[in-house]
Amino acid sequence: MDEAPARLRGKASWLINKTSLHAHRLRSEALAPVDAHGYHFAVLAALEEGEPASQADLSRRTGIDRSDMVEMVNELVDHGFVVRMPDQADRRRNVITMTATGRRRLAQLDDLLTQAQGELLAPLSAAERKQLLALLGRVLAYHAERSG
Amino acid sequence: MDEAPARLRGKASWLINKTSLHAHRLRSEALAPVDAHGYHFAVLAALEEGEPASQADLSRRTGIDRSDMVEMVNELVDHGFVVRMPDQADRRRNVITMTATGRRRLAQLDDLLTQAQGELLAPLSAAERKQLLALLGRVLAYHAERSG
DNA sequence: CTGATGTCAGAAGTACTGAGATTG
DNA sequence: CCAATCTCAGTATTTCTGACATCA
Repeated sequence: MDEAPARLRGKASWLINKTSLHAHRLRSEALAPVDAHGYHFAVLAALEEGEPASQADLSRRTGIDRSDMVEMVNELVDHGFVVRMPDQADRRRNVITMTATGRRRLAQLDDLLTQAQGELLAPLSAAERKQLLALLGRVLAYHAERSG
Repeated sequence: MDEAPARLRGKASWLINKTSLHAHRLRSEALAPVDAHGYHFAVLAALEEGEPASQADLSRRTGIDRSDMVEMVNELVDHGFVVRMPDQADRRRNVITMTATGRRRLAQLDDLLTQAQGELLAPLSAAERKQLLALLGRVLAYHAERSG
């Protein structure tokens, strides 16, 4: 790509979108060798912090739509990373629990994603990386409060 | 959305993706009332910095695929913002030129996007916004060099 | 011959919408 | 009756791939 126009380079919306595309490409390349997807990591990470969880719980924590969560849990079940069982106390719900294999998978994916992150943020110093993550985190927290 | 898991909150890939979604939503809402799209702004901004341009030129400057550029130029032509003419010197190319209406449109979209950016980065101070844009710009410039 | 360009058709991944059935 | 959950089907959007004809 040639040098982008100045007007574009000053627009957060454009910068973030393009960066997101690079991040997505690096993430996909990092996870493809182990046949994983980014949302697998998201769901496993959410499970790690609160188990057991219903699919709706996982949706709220990850920001992934409820209707998409069905298939993601299907995939994780197929790979043996989680177990899906009906909730006896509230029979609308499924209880999702991580397996030992799932915990190892989470650690593996975390390693791979950390490595991909290193490539994405390669031009930044350690302090700058922290800064970037903190700024994005604050933007995200702000908007999470006022929308769901 | 509930509080996201710590593992996710520390992953640049996830932070950037989520932020990109918020940015996309705000951008769409800002541009919908005037029946515009983000890529309209990108193409007009690229034209502003180097006119006349071929469609392939615009693709390289904006990072938009040249197969998608066809329809975007169609839309801009339909609205009277640009003119498409065959290049007499190199008859493979189209020469794309902005109209006076197109220049006004560019200014209008810039205003709307600047406003949307204000909402997106609302929780950040002016200095922090600058910092964020600068960091993203550096990441982007780094990866632009090594891929196209 | 090669390489660039414009165009089109279609795939792939992601996010969303709307509905229905079940249960609280 | 109302609300939450799980599920499915289908839509919308964006990005990318592959192909083809044209021309330098």
